[in-house]
Parts: sequence; C-alpha cells; structure tokens
Amino acid sequence: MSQEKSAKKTTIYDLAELAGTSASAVSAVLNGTWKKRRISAKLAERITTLADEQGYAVNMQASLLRREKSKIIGMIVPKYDNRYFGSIVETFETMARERGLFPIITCTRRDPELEVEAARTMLSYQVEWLVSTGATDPDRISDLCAAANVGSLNLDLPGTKAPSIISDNFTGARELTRRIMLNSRARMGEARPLLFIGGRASDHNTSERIRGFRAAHADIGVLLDESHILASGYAPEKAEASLASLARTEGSLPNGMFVNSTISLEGVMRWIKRSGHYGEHSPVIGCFDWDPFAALLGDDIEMVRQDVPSMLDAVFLIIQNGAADRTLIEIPPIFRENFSP
Amino acid sequence: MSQEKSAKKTTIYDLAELAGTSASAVSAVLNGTWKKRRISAKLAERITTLADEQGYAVNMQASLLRREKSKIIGMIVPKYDNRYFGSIVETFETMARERGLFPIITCTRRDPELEVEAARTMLSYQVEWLVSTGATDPDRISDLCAAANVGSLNLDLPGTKAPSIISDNFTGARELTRRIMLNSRARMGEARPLLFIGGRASDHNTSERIRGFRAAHADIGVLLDESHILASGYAPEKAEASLASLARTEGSLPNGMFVNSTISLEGVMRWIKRSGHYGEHSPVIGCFDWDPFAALLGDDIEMVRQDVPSMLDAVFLIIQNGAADRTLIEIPPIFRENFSP
DNA sequence: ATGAAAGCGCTAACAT
DNA sequence: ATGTTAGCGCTTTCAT
Repeated sequence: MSQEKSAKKTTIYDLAELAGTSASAVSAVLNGTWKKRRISAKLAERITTLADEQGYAVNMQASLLRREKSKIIGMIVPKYDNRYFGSIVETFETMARERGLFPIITCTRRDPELEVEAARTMLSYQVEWLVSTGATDPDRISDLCAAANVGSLNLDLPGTKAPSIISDNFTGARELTRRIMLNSRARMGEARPLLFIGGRASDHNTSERIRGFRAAHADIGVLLDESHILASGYAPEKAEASLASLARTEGSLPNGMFVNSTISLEGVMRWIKRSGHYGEHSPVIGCFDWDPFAALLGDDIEMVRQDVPSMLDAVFLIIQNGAADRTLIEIPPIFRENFSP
Repeated sequence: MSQEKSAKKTTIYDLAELAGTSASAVSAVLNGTWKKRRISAKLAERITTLADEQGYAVNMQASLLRREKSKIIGMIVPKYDNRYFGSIVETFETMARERGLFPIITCTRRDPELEVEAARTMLSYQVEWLVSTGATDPDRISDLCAAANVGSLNLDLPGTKAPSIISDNFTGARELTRRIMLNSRARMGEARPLLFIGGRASDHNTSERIRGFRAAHADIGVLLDESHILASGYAPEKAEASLASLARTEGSLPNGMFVNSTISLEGVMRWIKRSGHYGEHSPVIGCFDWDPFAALLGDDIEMVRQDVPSMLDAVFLIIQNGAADRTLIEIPPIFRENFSP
C-alpha cells in the first residue's frame, strides 16, 4: 500500500509546540473538557484555529486506549441484497450515531465461520455491544461476547443467550395467510390450501411462520397438504428448483402461495415466468417481506413489511437499560394499509 | 450503557503471568511473529491454549497505536436501498478482507454534511484509504484526506483530486438508448424519440448518460425533444412528480423511456400504474441499473448492470499500485446477454 | 489558569 | 530461546 506523502500526522504535541502551550491543554480544548479546566478563551481559540489549519484529527486509537469506553457498537448482517437488511443497516447506523456511538458493520453472507471471525475481530476493536442480525448461530457469538464482557443482542433471528428482538412471525404469518386465502377465494370462488415456500425449517422464524400458516388454515377450516410446505432455503435458485420439482411430481401446483422472503420470491417469480406453469392465471401470492418492485408485479400480491424502526428502537432501549438474557421481544409486522406513505 | 460484569479484560500481561513468561513472548506468539523469535513450540502451544481458555482478544486500539499502519480502509456510500450500492458494499467488504484490510463503511444518505463528518471520523480512526462512493462533493473529501496524508479514491461518481473509477456512462447509455429504440421500433413500426428521466443534470454520470442518449438519437437520425430530458433527482417521488407534470402539460407522453436508476424506475413504474396513462400499451423502458424484480416487470424492459466486481478490482489495484490523482477509469457496464447466471 | 507526568495495552529493538 | 524496556498519542490526576 503506497502512502502519498511521507510526512507524519500532526499530534497534540505538534499543536502544543506551535501554540506555545502544553499537550494537556490542547487535549482539553480539543475534546471539550476545557471549561472545567478554566482555560482562557484566547488560548482555546488559538488552539482550535491551529488545529484547523493543520488539518488535525485526533487519533482515536490513542484516545480510546486511554479512555475506558470505546463507544463502538458492532453489527453483523447476512446480506445487503434486499430491502429488509438494507434498512436495518441504514437505520442502525443512523440511530447509533444519534446516540454518540460509532457503528461498525460486517456482512457475513450467511457463513457461520465468517460470523464468528467477524465477531472476534469486532471484539478486538473493543466494541461495547454486538448485534447479531439473522445469525446462523447467535449463541456462539453471545458466548464470545460474554467471555470478553461485552453485551450482545440478537436481531431478526432469536438466540437463548442474549436478548432477542424479532418480528412477531406467528401472528404476522397467520394474518398474511388469511389474506392470501381471502384473495384466492375472491378469485376462485372457494378457499383452497396454499403452498408455503422459502426459508429454512430449522430456523425459528420459518418454523413460527409455518405455525401461523397452519393456524390460518385451521381458522378457515381448510386442510393443508404437508408436502406443500417447502422450506428449502433462502436463495432464489432453491425456491425455483423446489417449485420445478414439485410441479414435476404433482403435475399441477396450488394457485395460492405464501413466500417466506423477497429473496425466495425472486426465484418464485422467475420460475412462474419461465415455466409458464400457470398460463394466464397467475397464482395469488403473499410475501413475508416487502420490495417496491415486487409490489408492482401483480395485483394479487400481498406483502408484509417488518417494522425495522420499532425493532431498532427496542435494540437501543435494551442497550440503554439492559434486559435479561432470555428476553424475547416480538414486534408486529406492518400490513399494506399501514405502510408509510 | 450498562456493562454486564465488571471484570476487566484479559491482557497479554495476565496471560504472561499465567504462563509464567513475559508479555513480549505472549505478544509474539499471538501475532505470529514468534517464528523469527525462535520461541519454543511448547511455550507457544501453552500460550495459545491459555489465550483460548481466557477468551483473550488483542486490543486493536493498543496494537494499532503501536504499529505504523492501521490496515483500516473506509468507504462512504449514499444508500443501502438498491442492488447496485448493496453489491458495492458487499464486494468491497469481501475484497478488503481478502487483502488483510479491515473495512469500515458509513452510509451518508446523500447528505453533504454527513459526508464530510463521516470522512473526518474515519480519519480519526486512522483509515489508510478512503473510498468515496457516489459522493456529492468528492473533492472536499480528497482535500481532507490529503491533509491527513491518507489516500482517497472516488467510486461511481468522479472527482478531480483523486483517482476515479466509474462506469462508462456515455457508451453504456448510448447502447442502452439504441436498444430501447430498437424495441420501440419493433413494437411501433418506427423509431421515435425517447424520454429521459431521473438523476441530477449536475452530476457527471447523468450528464454523460444524457450525452450518450443524444448520440444514440443522432446515430439513428431521430430528433429528440429537449423538454423530454427530465433529470429531476434520484428519489422515486421526483420521477413520479415530473412525469405527472409533463403529462399534464403535454397530454401524452413518449412511448419509450430511458430511466436513469432503479430508484427512479420505482417512481416511474408507480406512476404508470397509478395514472393509467398508457392504458394497455405500456411503454418500452430501459434502465441504467439492474434489479431482479424490475427485470420481471415486463418484457420490454431492458437493463444495464454496472460491473461492480471490475470496478472494485480497479479500486484495489490502485490501492496496491497507486495512480495519478486525475486518473479516470471507466468500466463498461454489462448488457443482458452477458449477465452472469 | 495551566503544565508535568503516569499509564492505557501492545510491539519491536535491544538485551541477555 | 526469552525477558526488559521504550515508546505509540492521548487523557487525566495532581501539582503549581
């Protein structure tokens, strides 16, 4: 890595010399503690001007080493390729900064190894809190944090060793399923069992959503088909493949579907288009997650939006006030009629 | 901010005491420099085990303070709400880590003040390089970096005080325009002038794309209408509003459009749907940027994908080998037939 | 109203 | 083959 000029960076000692004062005075002026030190306004003025001229910037590494707290807060996130995680990251950054914290974020691409490596690195950087978003093994990360005396939090997917903030998946899925069935009935004349597709059966969110899916069928008195629950992963290709395979074995597919994420929806829509399976009569679809273009894809596509601002409010509330490790906070997702303008 | 336990963190001195050795030995073992120190394998072994047991993590603040280089590389990015920036961030993180660098990223929401504040903060954290992505005032950031002897780079939008890596907007836009016109001719029988919408006329990318747009019209010998170039901003609402306004004044809109980003496309598609302006005959569209759902929106929607991996290859190449400040690297965007599977 | 000095945890040159 | 020591740049008592 090449360095443009070889000049060293300006330090408070350089500034002190230029101002004809001491490093401690400079430090006090530059970090705002100088009122209690009763440093003269002219000295303060002189120092600030000088600092500006020299393009001085504190060395955080040195500053943090000396202080007790780093004010750094970390987050790991699986992907940046959808609106949900995108807004989680953006909101997290904004809220952290509003609270005087410095956010650092790492994308771990759903790779368990990368997750723990990222967690370790963040601990080295002295994060005071670590938020694991959609982590495959959140408890492992909580253990690492606990060993380093650092607070941890789970977001989106729950764990058992730190407070968790997630969507109310059961209630949300139940209502979403109800709506899909209503739409389907409006079109087909009668309520019919739906297909569930996407996600991993092993993860808490997916299993809760499947539970809500079942409950909604029971509510309406429709018997669902167990072989129509396809929790085959998050990647679009997975969804595409399992639809193809089901169509092959069963000939014809249900005309209503519950899709577990926009990422899975990508595969679903692609398959529908490519296969031509449904011909003119595209299926009635509901998706647990929101995307602006997907929303324009058809009239019969119902979407739920996870309430990211409320989820992160809860996160920062816990950071401020603490909470028991096994706390589970479930935030209701938002339906179409309550979408923000 | 509450701290769970009050125990202090383990340091190399604690480890040294437990292992009955010195801090420097521990340090050497833990950071891999111990081969050249000819430390015995058993000592090394003992120390590593101990470190594991104690959940030890180096204090980067201390380590970096002592070392000469931080290995930290910063990036500022406008938004996380579309695939283009999402993949820039994800690719940047991955490539940085592959090179032993620690990436820190800040989202500045197209806010010029936030941009410089973020840059300052990153300089405090001793970044060795700062990549400004889509910055509103990249030269300002380059100045800050220069004052701190830190390298800077512009991505997506060029500047004049640091090397810039951008898409080949002119050529890309010219070819995209040509394709839209071809599609339009195939449908309407004759080539007609298109509408240009989205972006800011003041930014380099938009003006280059408009230049390409003009060139393609000239190539085919079609006269374009200057009042049909609507560079009214990036937000979906802006696009929506300017279409509405144009439709009001002109009655009818061109049946082919060049849309300058997926974000603008969001507004365009919404307006088309809400207004019902085009009735059954939806317009032929081309978009400078790619989104998987937008791609499924219609048969006549052509998209170009900016070549993010190549752009970031160029970024890291410059970081390794250096380049003159005014270097401008233009990466050809990718058309449909060359999309990766 | 301001300066001197100690020390945060780590690394690297210099001992042995 | 391993220990001692001098800082890295900053903050913070404690003197004055």
